[in-house]
Amino acid sequence: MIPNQPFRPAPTSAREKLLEAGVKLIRQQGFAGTSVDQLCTDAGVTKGAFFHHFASKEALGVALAHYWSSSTSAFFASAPFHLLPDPLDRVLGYIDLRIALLTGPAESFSCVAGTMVQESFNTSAPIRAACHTSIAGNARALEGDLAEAIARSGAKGVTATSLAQHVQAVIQGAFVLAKASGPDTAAETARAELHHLRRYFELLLSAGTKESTL
Amino acid sequence: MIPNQPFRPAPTSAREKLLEAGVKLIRQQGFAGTSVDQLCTDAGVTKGAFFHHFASKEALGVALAHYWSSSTSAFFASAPFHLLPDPLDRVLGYIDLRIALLTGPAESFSCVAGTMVQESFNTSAPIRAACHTSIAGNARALEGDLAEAIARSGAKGVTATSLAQHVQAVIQGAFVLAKASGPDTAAETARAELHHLRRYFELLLSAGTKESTL
DNA sequence: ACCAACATACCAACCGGTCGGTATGTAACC
DNA sequence: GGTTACATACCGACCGGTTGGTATGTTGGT
Repeated sequence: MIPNQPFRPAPTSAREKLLEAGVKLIRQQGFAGTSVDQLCTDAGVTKGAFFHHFASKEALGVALAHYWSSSTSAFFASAPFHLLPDPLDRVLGYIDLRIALLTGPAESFSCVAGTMVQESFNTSAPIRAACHTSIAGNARALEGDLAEAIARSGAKGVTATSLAQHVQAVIQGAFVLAKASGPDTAAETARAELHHLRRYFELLLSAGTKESTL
Repeated sequence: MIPNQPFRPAPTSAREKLLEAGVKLIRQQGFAGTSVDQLCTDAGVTKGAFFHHFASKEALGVALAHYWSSSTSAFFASAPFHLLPDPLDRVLGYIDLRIALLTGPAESFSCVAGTMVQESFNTSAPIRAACHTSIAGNARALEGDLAEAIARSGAKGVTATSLAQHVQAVIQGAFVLAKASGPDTAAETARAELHHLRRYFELLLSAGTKESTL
């Protein structure tokens, strides 16, 4: 979902180092596939430090979802597309920014919350809830612009909430297909999906479109 | 992706029992979260039988992706929407069938290949490749109808291959959001995403639409 | 003196995988 | 048709290593 370097400062405390290690390793191997020892080694801390800051591995998962949520929402909140006057342009600006972030192998742009919830939704209610909050939060940030764009276009039969959720669904689906397609084609595979999403919004929300669907 | 009961006969050999256990358990807990012992217990066979039929846990993962692929493609190939005269109706018929399958908790309709590839894309090249084949196969089955529908509508700027892939992306993304939303709202969450996909295709491929995007 | 922030050492349970063995064919040779 | 030779399908005890988690320090700031 977000590249590591540009906007997350190097972590200093053991807790932050463990969360950063979690982002990296869980993106690569998933939650169940990553051990506490591995997290500690990668973070350069000991097991004592881990269980000082987190009551369990599950607790790290929950904290990681929140950490991820904060990082991503802060990043997108500060993006310049919010200054565009037209609400549809702001929505498309968000999508274009997401497209621009899609480079390199899948583990460098995929979503920690989406990865975790895939494996853990049925085995850990706290992790599932935290990941849901993270993804729903990303969606909520788009609702305002989408509501404006819907009103301006006169599109019928769609709600801002549902459209915002669809953005997240396409993004998550793009990550799955990107992972499946292999490291060399991951980014372009994902980009193609977001271009379809963009086209959907242009067709649906361009000013003057009065008609809609059943 | 597919309900278990209606069209998969009760397995008889140990190998089939293990594959069926794999479908069930990996949907619920993911690949790394499911142990060989668990698979054996659920299948009602011993560990000796497991390693007689599969060289490793990874080998079961690969076999499972192929097994899943065969089951699903046979199911969709036999669906009645193929008889519709209009290609766009056949595409929408496929989506409607997918929507109809979305009931109950996420583990009853989600995709084994999508779940596996999320965790394993970076740790097991054979599993990644097998899952890619499975998902890409589902997409390829749609390409013919989509190509016809594109030609008939005159839509510009899209290819059948890319649109077929987008269908799979939205489906996979719908599964992720369904899992995140919790067992009570999983199905309706997923259905909303497929309705957006349907609307996109109606806007893009309805006969008489000459214009396209950007 | 106290307490948060770590480090070290350790544990029982579980992990994927191995191994020697058994029961049941089945095909070929004489 | 009887014996040998080999294949398939499966069993379950066992192995070394890893797992998440704990118990007990040690250290440095206030």
